[in-house]
Amino acid sequence: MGAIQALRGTRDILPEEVSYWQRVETAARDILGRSAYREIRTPIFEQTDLFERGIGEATDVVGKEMYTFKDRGDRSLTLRPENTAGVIRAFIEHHLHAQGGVMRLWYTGPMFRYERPQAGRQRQFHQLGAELVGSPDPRADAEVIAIATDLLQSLGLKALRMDLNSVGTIADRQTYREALVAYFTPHQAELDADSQDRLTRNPLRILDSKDERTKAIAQDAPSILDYLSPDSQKHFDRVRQLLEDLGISYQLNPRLVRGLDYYTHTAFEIISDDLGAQSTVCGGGRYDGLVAELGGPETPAVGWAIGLERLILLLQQQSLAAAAVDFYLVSRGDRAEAQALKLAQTLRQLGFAAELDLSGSAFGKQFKRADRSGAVACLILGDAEADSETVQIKWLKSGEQEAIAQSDLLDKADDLRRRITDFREGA
RNA sequence: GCGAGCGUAGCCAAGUGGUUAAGGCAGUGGAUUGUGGUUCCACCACUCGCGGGUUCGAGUCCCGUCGUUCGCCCCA
Repeated sequence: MGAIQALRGTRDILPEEVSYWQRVETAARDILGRSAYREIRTPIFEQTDLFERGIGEATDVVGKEMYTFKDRGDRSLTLRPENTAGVIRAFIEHHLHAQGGVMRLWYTGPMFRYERPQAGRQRQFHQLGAELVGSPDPRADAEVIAIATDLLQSLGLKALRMDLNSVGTIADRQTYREALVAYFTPHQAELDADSQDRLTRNPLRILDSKDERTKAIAQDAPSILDYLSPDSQKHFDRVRQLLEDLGISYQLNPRLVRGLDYYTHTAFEIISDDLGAQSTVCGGGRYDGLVAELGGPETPAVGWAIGLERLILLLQQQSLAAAAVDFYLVSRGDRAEAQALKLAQTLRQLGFAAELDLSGSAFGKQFKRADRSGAVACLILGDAEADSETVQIKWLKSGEQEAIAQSDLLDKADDLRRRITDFREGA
């Protein structure tokens, strides 16, 4: 077949699914708005250098997953693989720090990573993120986490758990890294191939290995929590205390390491067991070094990002009926059909949801479609109604039917609205 | 980037080398020329992702390619 298809790792979000996206967006806008976060929209591509510096050259994201290309002016551009770097770039560029105090920001949009597609993983995917820039306070960590859990909860998601850890400061991590290398080196030969490689590249990752033998060895490896400086320890203790005060439960996981270099102190992941291998729905933490790294003033920050495709996968598993229309209009005959069109328009102006049958087929068929549409009521217009300028309303769930004058519609709107909600709730 | 599975209609599918490619859902028309959710009838794949090969014969076997699924790596 010669038909062009969407590229590998990309997909169309069809009307059936869009209602889920809208639910998430509405809930996010609501909760973040009430929490004093303001939306920011940044470009979908940036200078490659931004990500190399921000995310870290040694990370997989930068090393092998970026969509990088030269534009016609021979500049190296990259489709954003995440948005924290972009948001912070904008923060610095527009001197948002000059406004003093903290800046609370959120964003949503497509991200791009050149990876092998898998359940819950695509090349173009969407994230919703929040960043609280300018506060080193543990309360900032707790606030940001609380918003994420609130959002997920308000969507009705169950069976989520949270892993929490502290990765300390860059210096803490450096000494810990040395300790890990010292621990694993004698066992080098027994480690799986990937982990042997990680020993030099990124020893923290060995802790995450899924290989059974490596896991057994890692069992007794030193814990990062024993390598936190007193200040880091204090910060982490406070964050934990605050979360407990907020009634947010979490699992302490010293093996939790984040993939991107910029994280410091608090790291967390919200995980679902219903997603297969790509189980992280939300990941985030503190990144006190990033603003300075990108050329801004020394500025602490915390944030997170939710993977929207994964979130929606969960929502779909828990399903929710699609919104059906209030009125389905069936009509037959030139004048009646014209009146039905006009009536549908009037109903919409009054705030109702109305769908017009355009088939012109026998009433029997039109009723069948009315029924399938899930509409609460059917409006019927034939020659008789066209002559008398009335319309038959048939309530599909009860079967009762009545005639009203078309001109009475406006007066009866409130009554109709009430009956529609009655029928909807009664169902 | 690596490993494994799959690709038959809008959707779910049977088919495992012999020729007319089951069945179900949805759709369209009719029984029912103005009243649905039940029922009945009819119609709905010159073709099995695409390209090549093996064979007298291929949806079925082989190679390639594209897509997809699951896992690894990694991450949201």
